[in-house]
Amino acid sequence: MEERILDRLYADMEVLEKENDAFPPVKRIKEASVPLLRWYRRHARTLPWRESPTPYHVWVSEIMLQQTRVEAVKVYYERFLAELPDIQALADVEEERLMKLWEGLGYYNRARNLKRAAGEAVLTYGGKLPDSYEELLKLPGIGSYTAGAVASIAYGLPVPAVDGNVLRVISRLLASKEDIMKLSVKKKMEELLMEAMPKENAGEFNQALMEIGALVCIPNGPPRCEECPLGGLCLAKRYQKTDSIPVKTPKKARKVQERTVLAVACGSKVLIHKRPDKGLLAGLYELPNTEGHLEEGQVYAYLGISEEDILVMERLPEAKHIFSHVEWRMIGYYIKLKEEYRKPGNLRDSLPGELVDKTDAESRYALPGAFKTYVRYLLH
DNA sequence: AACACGGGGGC
DNA sequence: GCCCCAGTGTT
Repeated sequence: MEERILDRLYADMEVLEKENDAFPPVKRIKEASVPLLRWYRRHARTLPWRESPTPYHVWVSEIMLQQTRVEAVKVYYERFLAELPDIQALADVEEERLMKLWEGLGYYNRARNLKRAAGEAVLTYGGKLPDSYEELLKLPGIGSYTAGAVASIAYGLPVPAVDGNVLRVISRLLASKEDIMKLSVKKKMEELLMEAMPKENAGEFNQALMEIGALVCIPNGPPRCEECPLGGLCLAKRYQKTDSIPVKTPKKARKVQERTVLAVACGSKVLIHKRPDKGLLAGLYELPNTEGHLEEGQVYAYLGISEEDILVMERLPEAKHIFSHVEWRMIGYYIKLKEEYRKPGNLRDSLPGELVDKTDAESRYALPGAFKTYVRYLLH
């Protein structure tokens, strides 16, 4: 039984080696680029950042698109560009405003790095993005993928842009069983594509690979091979391995954390707190919250108040929020404080945060979605 | 090489 | 409940 499986495995490998001898990967990709580009010219989606692909537009869109779906990015992109139409505006924007514009997109360091890089562009590159892969790579927030995307799409330079789509599509085209989570495999893929990609249409080629990854050779469900222009060349299709390729090592399990979130109101004000500059949701605002599931008495202690300061206290429903690497299991309390305690030197100094106008809490401060279950009780 | 870093949609 | 997304920076 065991042996038969191994025999089949070895037989597969031999077939693939012969296949690759007769038709090496570089040649296969070059061959594929013709039907790929033809398909792309017919099926490319109309996307906001494709209307006028200046270096700035391509850059902003590529940063937003990191680990984020196209559909989610569209509305953020339009709003961002309307308010920050050029690199100078981005370099000058206030951090608080920038975070508000990014609120809900996640990975907030992307936005901070965007602003930092804009500053460097103003100082070092005359207010423009540098026009070489190597110089782009030096800017904060720009790694090999984004450098390749901006260089090829905005400047027409013949460099690859290898993201999750490209790794999946090329792995299947070549029936490669290499683990695409490995950095070494990504580097190999970049070298391979550097050699195989068309030098005249680099931007289109890179976008076509990603587009076919998003629309045909899709990440979750089964690939739509019947629609694929590369069907005749794809080795994973030929050997019916699209379900096992690409190979990816499983991710580590998330940690689970219990937390208690406090929705504190005082007159027309609500209590919010600025998070530390490093770590999860760095620099954003939050409702005061702490480790563990607290009893009422522990809540008084945490807030630095006593029972007599309170007008109303109610237990709120449980809620869960899943981050990429942590899961919060939350309970909450709604607390309405007596207004007479809101005086200098009194309650205001002991609370973990500051009391701000309800309307400001909504419109001015970036308050991420993790708190939305409890924010509801303060704002409505 | 492993981990931190958000949020949402698809199945 | 699990997977993954037009990844990058830090340790």
